[in-house]
Amino acid sequence: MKLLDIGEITERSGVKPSTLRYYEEVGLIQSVTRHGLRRQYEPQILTKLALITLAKAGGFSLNEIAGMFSEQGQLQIPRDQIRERADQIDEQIKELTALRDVLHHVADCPAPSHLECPSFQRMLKTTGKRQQTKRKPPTK
Amino acid sequence: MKLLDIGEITERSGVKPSTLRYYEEVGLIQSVTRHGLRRQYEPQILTKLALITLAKAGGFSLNEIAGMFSEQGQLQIPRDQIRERADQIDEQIKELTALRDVLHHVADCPAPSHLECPSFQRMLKTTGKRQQTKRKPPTK
DNA sequence: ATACGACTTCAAGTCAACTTGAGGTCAAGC
DNA sequence: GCTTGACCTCAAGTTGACTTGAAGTCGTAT
Repeated sequence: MKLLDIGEITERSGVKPSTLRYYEEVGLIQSVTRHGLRRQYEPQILTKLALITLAKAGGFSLNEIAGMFSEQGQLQIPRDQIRERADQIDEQIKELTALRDVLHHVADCPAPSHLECPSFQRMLKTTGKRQQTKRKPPTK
Repeated sequence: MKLLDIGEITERSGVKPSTLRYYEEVGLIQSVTRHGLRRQYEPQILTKLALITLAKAGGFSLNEIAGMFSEQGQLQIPRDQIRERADQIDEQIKELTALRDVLHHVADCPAPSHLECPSFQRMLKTTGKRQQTKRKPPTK
């Protein structure tokens, strides 16, 4: 199994060297050896990075993501946790959908004051006063 | 139109006083007057806060959110921008869906090594090397 | 043998979005 | 008229996720 050096990983994954080093520092990934000073990685790190990227885009923190992998680097989540995370994601999808609907409403409804339009109000009702939850920043 | 003081806003919206003051500082909201020192708000700020909460949950930054409101505090986005934002949201929904599918796969596929399972790989392919995009953190 | 370029370390800096803390003010109730 | 409690200001601190910069090290090509 050929090893890839950090430059190659960056090129193929779009994740910068500084970020890779940071991820290693916080224990999210690891390099298997060095060529001189250069970190060398197993090719499967690319899959892992794709997963990390995906999860970040989904609003998970690096800590949460780290919790999704076993010591051996495999994805390893107890079933109930998977269920829980899937539910979190569904919840987030609902919120995004609501937001999109609001935007569409704004685009279509010619009322001068959306903030008072009843159907607009109705859309927001579901958003209620969900209290403080803490999630993570996606990547642009 | 009765005014609400900050305590009431906090109670009804779930947004802390310190956060409200911060939002005001950055120009996202404004209080209309004071009762003594106490900020007083128009009731419609509640709708605005609901929108803000929603948009934050959708991964928008406060700056982006601020850009969605006109000077007068109404939602006011040019149509093409709405379209753009709606597309952004759809994109994010796709990513979240992919993530959820990956989780479900992990829950169901008994293969010892997901990272090598071909259907797993396939799911990640779509995630490709989308380069650096910058989005925002939801609330837990 | 030397130069080059791509990496290396380590500490410090940055950014968004808040929160915290110290010390102060004010209206309402007793 | 005094206390109380909920607010106020302002500066500084916090957290997560990185990035930047200075100074150094290698392998490879010439």
